Amino acid sequence: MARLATTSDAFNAVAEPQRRQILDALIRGEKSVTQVVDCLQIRQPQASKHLAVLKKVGLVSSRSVGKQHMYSINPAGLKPIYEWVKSYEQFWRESFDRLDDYLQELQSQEKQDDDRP
Amino acid sequence: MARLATTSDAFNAVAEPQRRQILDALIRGEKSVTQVVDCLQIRQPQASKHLAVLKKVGLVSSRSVGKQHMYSINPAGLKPIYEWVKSYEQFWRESFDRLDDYLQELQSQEKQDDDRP
DNA sequence: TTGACATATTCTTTTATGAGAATACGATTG
DNA sequence: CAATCGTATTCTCATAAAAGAATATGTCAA
Repeated sequence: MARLATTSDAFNAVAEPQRRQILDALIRGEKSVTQVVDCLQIRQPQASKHLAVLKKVGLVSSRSVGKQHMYSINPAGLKPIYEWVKSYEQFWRESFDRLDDYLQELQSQEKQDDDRP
Repeated sequence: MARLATTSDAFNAVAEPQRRQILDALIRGEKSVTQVVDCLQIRQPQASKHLAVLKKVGLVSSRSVGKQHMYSINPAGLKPIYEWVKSYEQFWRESFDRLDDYLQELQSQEKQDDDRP
């Protein structure tokens, strides 16, 4: 088996930086393909392709307005990623707390050194 | 250019389900390669490879204990993903709120229909 | 209908994945 | 040192990504 398809889930779709940028752009409101192209400074076919991937995994939806295709974000599609990564939050917070403890200990240590004659 | 390497960042490393499972296993404490193999029911070389990817992006670290290599998770490596996806949380919450409003509206509408003679 | 604009699709090229199998490396034990 | 256990590396195979270029599709306007 090769790598999972980019269209297999939100995790894979969002691994591509440009697709994250597209979502970042769409969060401010729906955009046509051309507007996305202008926003990200990419070529039109790539924009269409990226949007197709995002659509396939349910991260965006589109409607037609004349010759334009307006894409809008579907933020709920990111929930699975959020839920997964969120469960790790407490652990890096703990690490930071330990780091804080360490740094404070270090500081009081230095203070003691300073106080030494 | 092809797809970004799995080792290019946490987003890409974590797009592979088995690598997420490995992290899920390591969150309970450090594990040897063999323990990961037993945990996930995968073959040893694949475990080593996946762990190598996770290590390259800083999501795990390892120490040698005799012939064993103990891998431990580095949860902070997931922060970039968390930070990115977290900024969307409010939007799907808003969507749900709107959905709630819609459903309530629908319900009172049906109630009115029921009440109609 | 024709022309012009917006978007989608197709094809090619380069590159890399992940599984499996075989094997190499490294450390411990006898 | 040899045997062994735990792990890493190498190779092959099948699959597919992303960019670019060219082209097709679709919709409005004159």
